[in-house]
Amino acid sequence: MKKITIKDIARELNISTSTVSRALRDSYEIGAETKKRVLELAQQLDYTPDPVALSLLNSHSNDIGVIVPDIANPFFATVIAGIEDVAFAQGYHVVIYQSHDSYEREVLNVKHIFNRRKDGLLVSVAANTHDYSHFKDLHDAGFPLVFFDRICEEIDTHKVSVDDFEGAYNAAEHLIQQGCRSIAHISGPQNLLISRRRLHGYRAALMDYKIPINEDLILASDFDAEHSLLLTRRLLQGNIKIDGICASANSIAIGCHAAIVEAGLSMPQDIALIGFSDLPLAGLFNPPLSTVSQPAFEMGRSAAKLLINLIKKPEDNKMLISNVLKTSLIVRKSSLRNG
Amino acid sequence: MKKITIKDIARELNISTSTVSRALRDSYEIGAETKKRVLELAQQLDYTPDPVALSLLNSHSNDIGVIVPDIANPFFATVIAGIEDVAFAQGYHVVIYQSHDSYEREVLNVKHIFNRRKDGLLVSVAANTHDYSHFKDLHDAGFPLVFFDRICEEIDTHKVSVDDFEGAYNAAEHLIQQGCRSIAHISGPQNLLISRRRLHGYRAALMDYKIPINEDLILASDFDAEHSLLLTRRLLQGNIKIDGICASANSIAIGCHAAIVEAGLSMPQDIALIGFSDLPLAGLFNPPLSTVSQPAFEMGRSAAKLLINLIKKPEDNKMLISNVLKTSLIVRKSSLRNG
DNA sequence: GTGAAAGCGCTAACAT
DNA sequence: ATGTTAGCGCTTTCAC
Repeated sequence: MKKITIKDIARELNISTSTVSRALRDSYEIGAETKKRVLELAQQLDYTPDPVALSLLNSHSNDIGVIVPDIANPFFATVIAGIEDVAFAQGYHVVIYQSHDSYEREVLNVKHIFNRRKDGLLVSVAANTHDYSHFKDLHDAGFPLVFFDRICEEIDTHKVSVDDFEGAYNAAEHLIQQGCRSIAHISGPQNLLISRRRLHGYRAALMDYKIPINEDLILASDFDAEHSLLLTRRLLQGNIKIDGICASANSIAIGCHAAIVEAGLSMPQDIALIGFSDLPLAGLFNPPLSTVSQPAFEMGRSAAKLLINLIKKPEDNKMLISNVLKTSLIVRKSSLRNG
Repeated sequence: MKKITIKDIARELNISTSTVSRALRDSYEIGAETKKRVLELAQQLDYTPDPVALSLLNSHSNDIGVIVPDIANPFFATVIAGIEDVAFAQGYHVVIYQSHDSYEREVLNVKHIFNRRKDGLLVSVAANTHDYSHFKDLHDAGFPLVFFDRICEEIDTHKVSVDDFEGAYNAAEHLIQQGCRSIAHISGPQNLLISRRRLHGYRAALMDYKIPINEDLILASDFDAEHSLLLTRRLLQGNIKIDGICASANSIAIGCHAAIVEAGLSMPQDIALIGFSDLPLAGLFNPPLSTVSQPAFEMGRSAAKLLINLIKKPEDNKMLISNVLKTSLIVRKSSLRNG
């Protein structure tokens, strides 16, 4: 595992490094004989060009960066699998960054990505990010950038998301159809577009079914089961009787689930619950958790395709694409009153 | 977000690049006045040294690589969080690689890490890896290397693991104490040391309690809930009645859990189940799943500390450390017959 | 058809 | 105290 360079090959063959370089790149101006000798020796020595040297030279790395809030979230882990699926096939390596929902970490990550000459960036923004100038700067510098899931509207680039409005609408409608009339919505951080869109979907469904909206039943939680547990606990102890909860994320749904069980209420008879963004293990819960499922793998694939196209043919991307994927309702026992 | 180089600073100040370089590194041989002007301008221009150029020069990158089978596995996601915790504090960036339990991917990952001049590697080996020469080559080349969880015995370097034998022993003992007498062990791939050690722990517990070991109750599953589901289903349909299952991993336990529920058997009355490696959501299962919990975060921290020490002071590492962490039994309803 | 030289951004001998 | 030069590994003019 010693580092072999073109110098080693040149010395061995008594030719110059430029000849070696050209032979390796199969240049037309190199004699067939020389070419053959170089290629054979390179093969034999297991030569691979030094990516760092190439990077310094060309300002690219064949790496694409991905920033997600947290890889432990199964949704993001699956999106990343989708990204890797297409990136790997195209010869790119995916470098994963976690923001842990911190603005400061996100800014550091962006700098790292820029400085290390990553070829492009896929990002789902941190919950604590209110200022998008780090992304704006990148984008203005011509750096290929694609948002997914937690997208940033203010920056004109490709985006991949799901129809959050429709997903949340369907979830609320489903609870209504199960007979719920006092439905709470535990939302995510309101600065995130996905949270606001999901909330709008909930409101729209209630309005369409002529159910009065009670603002006291609309809460904003962090994407954190502990916080959601606290909020739900307080909600259940309050004096408004509720019979259904729409949770705006899986982490939030987990907190709700725990709070309902803890309160000794039965699901779905006393309170029906539905989450957003499927969990691979939700089916094993007690009771199994209904959710609005998102095509996470496909989202990753789509975002990666858009980014790679942006990297390879920037000129083909005058028209910005906003790919909105469909969600699907997965009804399990936590919300199914008559199954 | 334009790239600022020392050249820009040098030109602006009418001095040479080496002076700038020295001033930036606070060299004693630079005049206080010059130093001040350089520092100020650098600050103002938001100069940061180009890491790629530095990398080419020094053969290091301030990145450490981590190879795990799969980031979607909560255990590995938590280990990575622990690694990042110490690496970040020491100024290292953690680059995550997934082997997806494929030997070929692992080899590619190792090459990438070596070629990109990562400063060191933390690895938990792929289930399909039988040949360790890619690690051996790295290690022989003096590349800092630390194994965690799925360690490789044959290579003489630092290792961090848990006491798999004891954990599995305690799990089996617990089932015995709950009255189980016909206990199956669904193991992981047998080429992995952790699988074999856990199996040994199981055997030892049964022997200590004078329970005859039935080899037909010992199965090897992939780390995959689907596979485990299939095996458990077949086991339950067989003609040997069992009343307890020790699963050798959380993915395996999930398959067992599903199979038992599917068969309409009650947990823990008909069959008591205990897994290995805690899942954050195991407490919400129906019934909640008992497990042998591993200190994943601490494992990551320990491995990262060992690696960084190896990177910074190779000479201090004549004595190899094998850090074996303790597991703890988390008893939940899936195995608690009289609570 | 092949070699010499410059340069990507930076640092460290080697001058002065 | 500061400038000049070489070199990390590679590609690409520019020569011949």
